Amino acid sequence: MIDFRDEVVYLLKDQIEFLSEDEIKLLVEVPPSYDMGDYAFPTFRLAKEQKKSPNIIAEELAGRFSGNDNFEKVESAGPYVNFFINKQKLIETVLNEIINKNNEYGSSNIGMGKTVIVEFSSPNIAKPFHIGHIRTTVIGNSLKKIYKFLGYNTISINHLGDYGTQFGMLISAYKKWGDKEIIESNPIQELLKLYVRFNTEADENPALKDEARYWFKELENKNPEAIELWQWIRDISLKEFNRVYNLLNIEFDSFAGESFYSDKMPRVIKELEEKELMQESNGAQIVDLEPYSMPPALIQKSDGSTLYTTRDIAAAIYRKEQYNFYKNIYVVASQQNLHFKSWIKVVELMGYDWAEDCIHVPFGMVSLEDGTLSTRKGRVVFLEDVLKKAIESTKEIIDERHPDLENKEEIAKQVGIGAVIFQELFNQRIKDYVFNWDRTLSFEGETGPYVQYTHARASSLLEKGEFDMNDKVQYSLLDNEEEINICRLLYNFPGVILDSCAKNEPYFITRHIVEIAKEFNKYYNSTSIIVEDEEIKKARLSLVYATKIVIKTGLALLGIEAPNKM
RNA sequence: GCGCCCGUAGCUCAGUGGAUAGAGCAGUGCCCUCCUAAGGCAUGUGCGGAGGUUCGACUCCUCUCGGGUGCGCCA
Repeated sequence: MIDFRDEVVYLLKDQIEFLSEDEIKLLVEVPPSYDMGDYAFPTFRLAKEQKKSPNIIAEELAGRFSGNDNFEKVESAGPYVNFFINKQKLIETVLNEIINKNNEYGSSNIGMGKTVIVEFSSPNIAKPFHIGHIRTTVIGNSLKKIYKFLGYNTISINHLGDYGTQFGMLISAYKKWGDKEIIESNPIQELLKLYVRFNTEADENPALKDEARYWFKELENKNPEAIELWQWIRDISLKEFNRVYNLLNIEFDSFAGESFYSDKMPRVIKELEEKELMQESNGAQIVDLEPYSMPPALIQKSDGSTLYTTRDIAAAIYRKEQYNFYKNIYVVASQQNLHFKSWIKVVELMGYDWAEDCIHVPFGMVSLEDGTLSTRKGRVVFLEDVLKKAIESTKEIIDERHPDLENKEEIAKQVGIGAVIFQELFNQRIKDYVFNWDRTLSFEGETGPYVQYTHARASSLLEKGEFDMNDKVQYSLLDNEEEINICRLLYNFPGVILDSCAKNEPYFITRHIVEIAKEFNKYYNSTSIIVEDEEIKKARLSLVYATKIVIKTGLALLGIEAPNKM
């Protein structure tokens, strides 16, 4: 596809001797509104070098361009030289490209031969899967899809919290008060009860903690009884989690969690010792990070057991050896910024230059109106409940407005889940937010259902108008403002995906498909698509088709489905 | 005490150092004899504050105020 921006740079570089091509490229920008053109070149830099007024330079510069095939006009406006794309060329270029590439439009092979690991979701076994887990789950899933679309080989890893002293507690608690049948009837709730009870009683009776430590030690020592219980708890928890993953339509390539690395820790400790990075401090083994203005990284507790810093280091080394990753991405809450900074620094100090390829992708906190989420204090909203409620609300709307719709259940699921995911991916990751039912269950305005609805509208038009993508289309019949604006947005879509990937921010895509939907709905309301004139109809439907493809692709990259009817 | 993050309209948020700072929601008023009204149109006196860098700052720097979060044996 023609890169109009590059074309602007080519045109400019022949006329400007004071700046290099790269400098020009950096200066070329997009004007605030379309009536100022599609690209603009500000002349302030030149003005400084040439000691002339920017306005005069812009005027002179603009005068040296006559329109060409790609640009219908080049004008100066104050200190700017504005480039106006040849609209017909744009429309033809972008629609041809989309119709040819179809679902591949926007994809790329820049990632060919490179492996990107995305670690995300990572719930703790035997703990509820609550609203606090949604961000990592949904952002990680989307990032994986984005990388894949750009040609990377992707590995999604669910780094389950399936190890640690907490398991010693669970095993002790189960042995004291547990009942297999009761637990299997409602695993997470019952295991949580045991966990809470154990903690409460341990406050009164410290001996319990020793017992927990004993059982964790036994787990590490591969005591068959401990292993069996651990395996059982892990299995039933995972079964619970999978219900949510199924609702969200999310799959993982690996569930190698913390336990997976338990036997890979000694090697790390040995290596740290050999490289003389470890030192003792108050009985514990640490890596001093004082020179980097960070608190020390705690590698080994005074009782000899390891911590999650050690596990993360072991995991990173394992992943490098196993997958030879190009990027190793961690979608983990921003509270752990320091933790990641710290262990990645240790990996760097170990002499691994790939430390810089380990990337923490942080996100802000979810809280509830009455405070921070706290499972133990009962302040918790289960993710499954949120998803189910969203589906129910959607179902009610369908029953009310489109009672004859086929596959109501399936569509209610796609739209309800879509609404939740979309909202999650609508803003910058880093923003904190307070969970709110009304907002989660609102389906109007800039929401998932709005975009899905637009897609369904487009689908319906294509069906009614009997669009055939093999028809020859006279693109010159598309020339009104809305048609061109839609094409501009469709044209920018591939670039938006690249930005999303570069910043690990799915919301660029979310925002962009909302823009497309808005522009399309405007068009829909102002223009009849299915008209008497066959040629006009075909031309308009081709635009509808391209819009549908891009919306569908965009939603897919977010992990959201696009029903044809709703 | 120190570090990191956030602060834009009543609310929730966009805004690669550039041209008049934009959406959605909420409110009000319109638009279904017409391709899906989960839609469209109209209506908007806001960048926490103070300095600085720059031809130009919501954007970069310093300080300050408000909120969040983190800081050796949890993850």
